[in-house]
Amino acid sequence: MPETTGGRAVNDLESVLLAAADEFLERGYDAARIGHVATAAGLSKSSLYHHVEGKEQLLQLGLERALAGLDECFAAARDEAEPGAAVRRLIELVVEDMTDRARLPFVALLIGVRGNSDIERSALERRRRFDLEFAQMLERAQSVGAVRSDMTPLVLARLCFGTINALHAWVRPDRHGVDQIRADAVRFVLAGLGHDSRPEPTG
Amino acid sequence: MPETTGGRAVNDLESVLLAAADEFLERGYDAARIGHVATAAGLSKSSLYHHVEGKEQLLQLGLERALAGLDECFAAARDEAEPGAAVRRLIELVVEDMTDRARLPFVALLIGVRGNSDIERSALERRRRFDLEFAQMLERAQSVGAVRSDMTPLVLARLCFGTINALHAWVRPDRHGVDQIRADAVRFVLAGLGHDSRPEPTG
DNA sequence: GTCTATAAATGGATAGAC
DNA sequence: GTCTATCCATTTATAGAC
Repeated sequence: MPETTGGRAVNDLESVLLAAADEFLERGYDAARIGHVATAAGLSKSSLYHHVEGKEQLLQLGLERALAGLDECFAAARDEAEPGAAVRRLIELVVEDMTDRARLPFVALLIGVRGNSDIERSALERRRRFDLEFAQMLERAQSVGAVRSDMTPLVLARLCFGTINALHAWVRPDRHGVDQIRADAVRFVLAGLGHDSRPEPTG
Repeated sequence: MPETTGGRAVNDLESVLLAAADEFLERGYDAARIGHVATAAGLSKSSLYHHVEGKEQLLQLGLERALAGLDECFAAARDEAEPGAAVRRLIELVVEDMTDRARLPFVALLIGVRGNSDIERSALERRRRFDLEFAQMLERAQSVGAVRSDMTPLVLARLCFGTINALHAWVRPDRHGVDQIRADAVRFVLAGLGHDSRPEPTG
C-alpha cells in the first residue's frame, strides 16, 4: 500500500477520487463503473487498484468529504450571535457548497445516499444530526421572531435543505450565471414564491 | 404473453409493478434486485418473468405512470383562469402527488432518473417540458404581480419543483401528520422561511 | 506502478419439468 | 403459471509479467 511513500501516492488517490466523484455525479453510485473511473483518471482498471482499495472506499472517502464540508458550514454559522443571522449564514454557505465545482460532486453523492450499506447508513445518520442541529438553530430564530413559527423547526429544516439539495440536479457550476442562481436560491429559501420586498430574517 | 388473456394477467402485472416501485423507492433503481421484487410480489424470480419482460420494462412502466400523474396535475392547473391561482393549484397538486402513498414511489422513481439509458433520457425530456410549462405559468403570474419578479421564471420553476421533489426522501405517507406536512410544504414554497402573514399569490 | 489476462461474484434472464 | 436449476453477460477485483 503506497499511502506513505512520499506524498505522490496521496495525490494519486486524490485524482482517482475526483474522477470517481464525477462519475458518481453523472451516473449515480450504483450505475457508476470502476472502469470508467480508471479511464477518466488516465489509468487501466487494474492500475487503479494500486491506489484505491475498491469502489466502496471511493464512496466512503467521497461521503466523508461531503460531511466535512457541511461541518465547516455549521461551524461558521455557529459563530453568528443572532439566531436569524446564523440561519441566514448557514443557508448561504450550504448553497455555496452545493454549487461549487469542486464540492458539488461530493455533496451530490451524499444527497443520493439511501442506506444500502453500512457506509451509507452511517452517512445518513450524520446527515440526520445536521438536520437536528439546523432545526435547533431555526427554533432559536423562531423564538426571536426571525423566521416563521407556523410549522415545527424540523419540518422547516427539511424543507430548507430539500430546496438546497435539489440544486445539484440542474445547477452546472462551470456555466456562467451561477452566482446569480446562488443568490436566487438563497432568496427563494428565505421568501419563497411570494412577492418580494419583505425584510429578510434578522437576529 | 398473457396481456390479453382475460384481465387476470393485467392485475398480475400491476402487482409486480407495485412491488417493483416499492423496491425502487427503497434502494434506487440500479441497486434494486429483481429477485427482491419477485419475493415481495409472492413469486419466484422466474415466475416473475411470465408477467414482465424484464427490469427495464418495470422502469418504463413506472416512469410512464409518474409522468401521467404530472400530466393530470398540469391539466387541472390549466383550468384555472387567474395565473396566480393556476400556480398555486399546480403546487398543491404536485405536493399531493409527491406525498400520496400510491403515487410517491413512481414520482420518486422519476425524480431519481439520471439519463443512463434511452428510457431514462426520454423521461428526462418529458420532465424538462413540465419545467418549461410551469415556467410559462409563472411568467404569466409575474406579469400580474402574483409572484416575485426578481428572478427568471425558469429558475423559479426549478426551485419550486426542487423543494417539492425533495419531499419524497423523508415524507412517509402512511405516518400520521402527512396532511400537515403537505400544507406546510405548500406554504413554504409560497413564502419560504420568512415571517408569515403575507398574502398568498392571487389573480 | 502499469499493464494484460483472468478469476470470482453478482444478478438478469432462460430452459424445461410439473 | 409456478418452480428448480442453470445460463451467461457484466463487472468488481486479483495474479503475475514487465
